[in-house]
Amino acid sequence: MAEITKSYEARDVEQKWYAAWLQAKAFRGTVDPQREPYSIVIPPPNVTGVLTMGHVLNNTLQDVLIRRARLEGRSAMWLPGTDHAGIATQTVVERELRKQKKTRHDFGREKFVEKVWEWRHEKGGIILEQLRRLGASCDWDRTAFTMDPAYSKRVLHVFVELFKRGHIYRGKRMVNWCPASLTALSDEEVIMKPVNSTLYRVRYELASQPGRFVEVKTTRPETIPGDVAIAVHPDDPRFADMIGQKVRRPIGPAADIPIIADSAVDKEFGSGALKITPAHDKVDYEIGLRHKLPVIDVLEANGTLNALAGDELAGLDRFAGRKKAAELLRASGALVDEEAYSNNVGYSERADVPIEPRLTEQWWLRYPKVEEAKAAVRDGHIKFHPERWSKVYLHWLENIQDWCISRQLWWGHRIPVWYRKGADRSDPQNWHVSVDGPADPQNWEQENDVLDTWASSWLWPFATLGWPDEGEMKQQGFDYFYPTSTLVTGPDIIFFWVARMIMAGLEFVRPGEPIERRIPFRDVYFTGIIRDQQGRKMSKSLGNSPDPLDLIATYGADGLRFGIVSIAPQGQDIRFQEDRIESGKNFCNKLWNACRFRQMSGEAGDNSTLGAIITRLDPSRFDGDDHAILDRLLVTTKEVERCFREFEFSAAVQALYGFFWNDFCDWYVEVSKSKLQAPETKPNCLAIQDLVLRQTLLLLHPFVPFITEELWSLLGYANQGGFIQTTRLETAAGLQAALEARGLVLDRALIAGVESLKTFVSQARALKAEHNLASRRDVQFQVIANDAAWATLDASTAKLIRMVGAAGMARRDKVEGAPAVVTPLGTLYLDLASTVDVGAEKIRLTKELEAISKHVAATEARLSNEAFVSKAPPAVLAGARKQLADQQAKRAELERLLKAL
RNA sequence: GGACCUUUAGCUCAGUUGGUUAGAGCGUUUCCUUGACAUGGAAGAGGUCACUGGUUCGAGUCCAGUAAGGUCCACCA
Repeated sequence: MAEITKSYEARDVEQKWYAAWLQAKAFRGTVDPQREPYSIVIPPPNVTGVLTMGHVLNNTLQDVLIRRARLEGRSAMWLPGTDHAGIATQTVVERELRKQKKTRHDFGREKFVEKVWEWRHEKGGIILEQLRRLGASCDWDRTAFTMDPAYSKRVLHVFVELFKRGHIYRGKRMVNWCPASLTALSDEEVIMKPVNSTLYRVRYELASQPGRFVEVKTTRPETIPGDVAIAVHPDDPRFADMIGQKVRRPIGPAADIPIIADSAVDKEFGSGALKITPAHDKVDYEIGLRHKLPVIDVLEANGTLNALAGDELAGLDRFAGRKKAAELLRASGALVDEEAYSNNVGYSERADVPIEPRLTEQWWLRYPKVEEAKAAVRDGHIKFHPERWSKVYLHWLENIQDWCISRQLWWGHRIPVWYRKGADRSDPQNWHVSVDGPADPQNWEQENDVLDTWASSWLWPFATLGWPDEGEMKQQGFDYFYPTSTLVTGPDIIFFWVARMIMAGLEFVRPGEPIERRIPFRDVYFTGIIRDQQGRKMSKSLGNSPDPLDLIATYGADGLRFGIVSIAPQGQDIRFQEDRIESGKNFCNKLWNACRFRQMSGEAGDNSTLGAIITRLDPSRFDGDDHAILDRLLVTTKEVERCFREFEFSAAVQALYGFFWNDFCDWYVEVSKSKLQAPETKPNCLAIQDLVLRQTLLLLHPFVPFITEELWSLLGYANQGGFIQTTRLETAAGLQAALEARGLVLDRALIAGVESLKTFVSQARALKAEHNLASRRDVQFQVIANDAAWATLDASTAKLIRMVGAAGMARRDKVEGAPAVVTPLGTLYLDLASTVDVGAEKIRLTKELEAISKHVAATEARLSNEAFVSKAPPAVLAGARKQLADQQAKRAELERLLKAL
């Protein structure tokens, strides 16, 4: 067996094992009726994406769940893939074309889409490679892509089905238009931002009463040429006599427009009068409909003003047009006033430009299964972690609006609707809707629009498993793996993706069957958002995100994984600190070296199975430390089990960290050093170490897969070359039963004794340090102890002397003039050859006496409170009494010591 | 306007159903290159648990309110 080197070198180990895992097809998710299934579908990253810290967290957690499921003996399947990301990808390719001074229109639709495919084959999906570096144990043979021919067909199938079921319609309505990407967007793709703008006060002259004006306030004077009315509230006395009259449009083509009354106008806001521009505002559009007003669209798709805006404005960009319009108003005297103003403006999430409300023909979806989607979460068929996100989810579903699913892009799933050539497109009689298209294509023209990207990814949990093709479903194990077990994602896509997947699953999967068979997943774990030190969201544009690959190079994939999980408590945003990643690396090194110590301590016994190790235990040689470490091992195993049940990953990591570093390395390994000296205790001690290390490696493996696989092999746990990940992890209950079968019942009293010994050692070390003897190993200790305490101490003298760093420890009836400390196992004296600094010693003891006296007083006060004594539970009461007795004894001893000085 | 979250050590955070002297990591101070590990060991310093009130024998923990910071939804020109 290879020797364990002095420090852990992650790079080679990671490459070696990842290749070995792939080679062995260790990540393959197979249908196995003998085992419980466990499945996760990856939230497909954009095909243009590169690994961010958010991906690191998200995918580490998925890998943790998947690997843990494997260890628990389930058949685990993690399905990877990417999303074609319509706008994002098209933009990337267009940007490349622009470098060659070309646009997509120079190529035409077909050629351009070919270009995107070329890009995707060359540069797309880098992120999947990067996930391998992180150790992700995806079933790569199942890698899916939302534009794969098979997947695309499923997307179109869903469109056709929803159309047939009456959920999809075409209509001319106000949409959020992105003048940069030249496409409609869904409401979810618009983000509101506060903007510093100008509020212009503009007066409109009454046509019939020159010299009389109506004033309105607007932030968008460039749309005045599109005004078709002025609206006031019907009950507003200021305007009562004006309703029905006409005013002159102050700029743009000359026209007289009516003053109308509509209760949508807020009397309190601005001047109380509202200019109505139906083409460029949602509320105005609705008012326009009610009053049968014409629509004058003064903007081109790209946001420049058109001829309808009048000669002076035509051709200008909307922002330049705004300035120009203000100038024109000022020149004509129509601009009464302008003031600085802060208002909220909708921005395109992707292109980061203000969106325009725009009247266009689009395809809309009336969401299916809305009520059932609510019930699925409300009734607990799907559980959200943390639970509070279910409120956000339900609130959105309560107020759900139809989904604009068409996009004016070329990269995406082209909507499977054909229009009869030359016929009226608004008449559904002239439509052909099918996956494969009409039989006589020469007579038809296909719809130009493609589907919103989310209108393909909402099918992810079942379309990736072969749905609806029965043969494919069988091959992919649909019946076995659906519903998937857990979804790990960010709360920022709860509407975009999570809610929609639930509705899609309920609508399409296993119709007629109970809800729990149709939902796409049972648990949803929402990660926090990773922020930088200043609390800002990490983003590419801010450049405040470290490159995960650099972190892997510096700290190892395991270090990064361990670190990121440890700082990600459930449901809270995460403030990223690189030093936590460093401590992840340090932990790996600690693990490595503890195993190295084990290897150097003696020949490996039979480590091939848990049973073999347990057989090597010798109950007759067990002392308190042995009982205590196994107890802590069981407690930790149990705690990790709880953490997985409750999705508390950082708590699991912390429990393992504390157990391994403090309980095992700092205490057990140290006491082992004397046990290993003695031939009669050595074999049992080694067996215990083997047992603890084995279980610890298994518990840690989901978090730090590479190093644990390496150590598993180096310490001889790999039975016939098997991987750690194909080993069955024993539960706390199972492990305890196995120990008991070997005659090992953990002894509570002995375990409690170890706690006293730990305190004793700590106090003894402190005593040495107080007297500047921390590094001396030749000091002598004396102790005054009762028989019981001395028995505990005497049984462990060799260990204690080693732990404390002393030459010896003797029992005495009386000691004088030496510095002392009161421990749970008696009063410990430091035997100083030189004279003691009595003054310093007095100060130290006095300080301690003061502290203990305070506690005594507090405990006495509690116990003298009649209400406490009569109402507190007996256990609490007894605890308080015991505490008081201990405190009083300690105080008395301190007083005695002080007196002696 | 509506909803939610956060506030505990210098920093980042734990703190399960209320119950001993409120914890961890990092940082910091002192000592230690002793045969697993200096990516380490030992000992220490550091907290009126944001504030006010209430419930209770007992509150960091439960309730009400206040303040500050953050997130989401809606949005009035």
